[in-house]
Amino acid sequence: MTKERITVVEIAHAAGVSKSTVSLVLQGSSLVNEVTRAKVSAVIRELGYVYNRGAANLRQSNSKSKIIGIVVNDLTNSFFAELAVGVDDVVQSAGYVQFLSNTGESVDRQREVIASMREHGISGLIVSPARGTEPADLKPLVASGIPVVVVVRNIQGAKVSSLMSDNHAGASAAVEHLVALGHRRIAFLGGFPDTAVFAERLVGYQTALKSADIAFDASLVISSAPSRAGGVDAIDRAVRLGDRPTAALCFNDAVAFGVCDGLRANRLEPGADFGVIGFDDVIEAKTAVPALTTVSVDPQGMGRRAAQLLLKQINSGNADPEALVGSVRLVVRESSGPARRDVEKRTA
Amino acid sequence: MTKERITVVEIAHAAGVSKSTVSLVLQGSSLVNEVTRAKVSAVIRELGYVYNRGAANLRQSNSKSKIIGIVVNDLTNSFFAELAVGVDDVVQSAGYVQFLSNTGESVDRQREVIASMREHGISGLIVSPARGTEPADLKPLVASGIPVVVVVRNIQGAKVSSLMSDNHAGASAAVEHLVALGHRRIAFLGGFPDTAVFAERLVGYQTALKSADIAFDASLVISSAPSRAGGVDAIDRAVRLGDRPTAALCFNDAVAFGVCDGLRANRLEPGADFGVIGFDDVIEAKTAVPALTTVSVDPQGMGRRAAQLLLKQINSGNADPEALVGSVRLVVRESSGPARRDVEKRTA
DNA sequence: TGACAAATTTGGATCGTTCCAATTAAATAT
DNA sequence: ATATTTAATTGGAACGATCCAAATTTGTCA
Repeated sequence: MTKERITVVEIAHAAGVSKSTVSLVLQGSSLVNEVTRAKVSAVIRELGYVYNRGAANLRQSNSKSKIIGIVVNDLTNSFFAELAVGVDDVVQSAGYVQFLSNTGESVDRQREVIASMREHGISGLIVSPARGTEPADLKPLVASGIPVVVVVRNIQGAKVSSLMSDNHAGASAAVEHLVALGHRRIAFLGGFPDTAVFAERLVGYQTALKSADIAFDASLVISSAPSRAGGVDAIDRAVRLGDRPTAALCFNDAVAFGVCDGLRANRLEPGADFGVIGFDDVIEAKTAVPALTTVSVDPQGMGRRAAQLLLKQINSGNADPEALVGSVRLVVRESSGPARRDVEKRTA
Repeated sequence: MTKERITVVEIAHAAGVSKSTVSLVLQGSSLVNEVTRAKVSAVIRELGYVYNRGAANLRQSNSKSKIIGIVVNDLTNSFFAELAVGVDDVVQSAGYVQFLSNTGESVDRQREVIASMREHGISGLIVSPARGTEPADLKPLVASGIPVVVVVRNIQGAKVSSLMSDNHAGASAAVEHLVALGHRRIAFLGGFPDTAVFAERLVGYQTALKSADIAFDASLVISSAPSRAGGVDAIDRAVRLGDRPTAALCFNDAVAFGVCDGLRANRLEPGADFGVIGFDDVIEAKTAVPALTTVSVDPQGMGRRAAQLLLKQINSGNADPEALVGSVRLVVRESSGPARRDVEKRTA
């Protein structure tokens, strides 16, 4: 029931030094003598002192607040959950703590949480912007010199750092693989067409088709929500097509899982009767049945990189925009299936 | 570009009032005249003032910090991700912002992040404790009067509020359902046996068996990591048993998905050849193929309830422990399968 | 031993807000 | 009109740390 907070002055008094000295000890300054440091540290531990960062921040620039913010648009998507874990990982080790907020694709909510984080004096922000985010939404932040790193989705025209995965290369590698397996009718399933990520992956898909001399067929591009349910929906529509596809590159892993589900509901076995490739390489991808062939972007690694970039900018006091692109590689597992030779329709 | 911060004094000066008045309008006090309030608000907007909560907290008790902490042991498990979303949801609407940290089951990490959150002056904490957490780990927090709500896993002997789901009732309802379908060899798969949650679910399982006059067979209890991979592992072992089970209650949905994967790898179709029931009702449960029969605990709802309980305690200044148990219901989908045809008749 | 430099320590002043008691302005009662 | 409420406003002292310049102690060297 201790209502009284213990402060530096009380520590100072108990240790027989001045509050300035205590402060020096707290900051690990080399100016203080080894023996007094020991004494003060002992008293600190003994009295159960807890540092008041709020008070400290008042006097320091808020790049020292040791708080970073991270806002994602859908934490229930394990891609973002893992991204957050990656960020948390490096941020924790650096002695920071993170504000984490979920926007659920609402720009209003996003504006609110960013404002709130700003009031709390975050030293930096990592954001996977909600659809429809505009440069103006981040403007005040960058204007006040707070580093911002945009991940996953870009914001056209915003003068902030970004970390995007190489969507073009990934999509095109995936399609090349399907082509190599003998597929010619390859669909592109899922995702919202009005996003930059969708556009980039679609272009990668088209590039690969073109270099394989396969004509692009717009009816094979079936968009939907970038979720498992969206995947079920997309494959259902794909299967009803006149000249149905034999394989698909999916917008992301969630869609790919949905596509597998939908395939089975249509008595088709993913990997055997239809080639499926995802995007993201979420953890479940490797343990799923069939194991998902997917473009690995390593969400945790991406989170870690974003955090490192942000911390670098915070520490250097230099928030000049920097655009990183995360490398990407195709990991071939089972869902893309074996090479086609004929119409092999086999049921188990 | 370090733009200097605008403070109340500057607002006061620009609006021709005193800083005290500005403070009053900031807090929405009814003491200030409507016309001056309007004038001040206008200036605030005009100059792009941002409130400095750190400074405010210095003067107020830290139950007003508008920060709550949430620490989970595994954010990559979608149960916890959803829990966090539920918490974020109510907490955001109440004008709070949350510190979110992941411990990865490390008590050391947990200790660190809790200490760090405390330095930042959180008004309350929601924690799903890492395995091996002791009451002492939360002691300092409660001693300083900061409300704590423990979720999912309990901590024996800690004087804090808790919100646990009704594991006993859920497990037993699940087993009753399998019995009603005609199963007699029912396994309990996955989970770490040294946790309270495991124990509770196991007892529920046993209770249901007993009331169905089925002898408990310890070899049917196969523990493993509570993850998808753990599920694959557990079912592999179960399938090699002499008198193999025909159905299983799984420790959680992640395990259940793994069990489905493992079943298929063994040429058994979940739902047709083997009944599978999960626990948690993660979002993927309803869209999976087969759709997972599971004990619904509504993770988001649980997060919301935990947050509400915490906010109530923060606002009332009353942190007396309160133990809530979350109701639970069996949602029957496909993975538990139809009634067995070869059901042996028994006296009713 | 005294002078001078280096190593430590320290007393305010300060950060941006809230709180309190005190002041002033406006409204009402006498 | 004056006295008395009531409504609005205000200056200054907190809150708990850091920072700076100045003061103190210690060490070194002629």
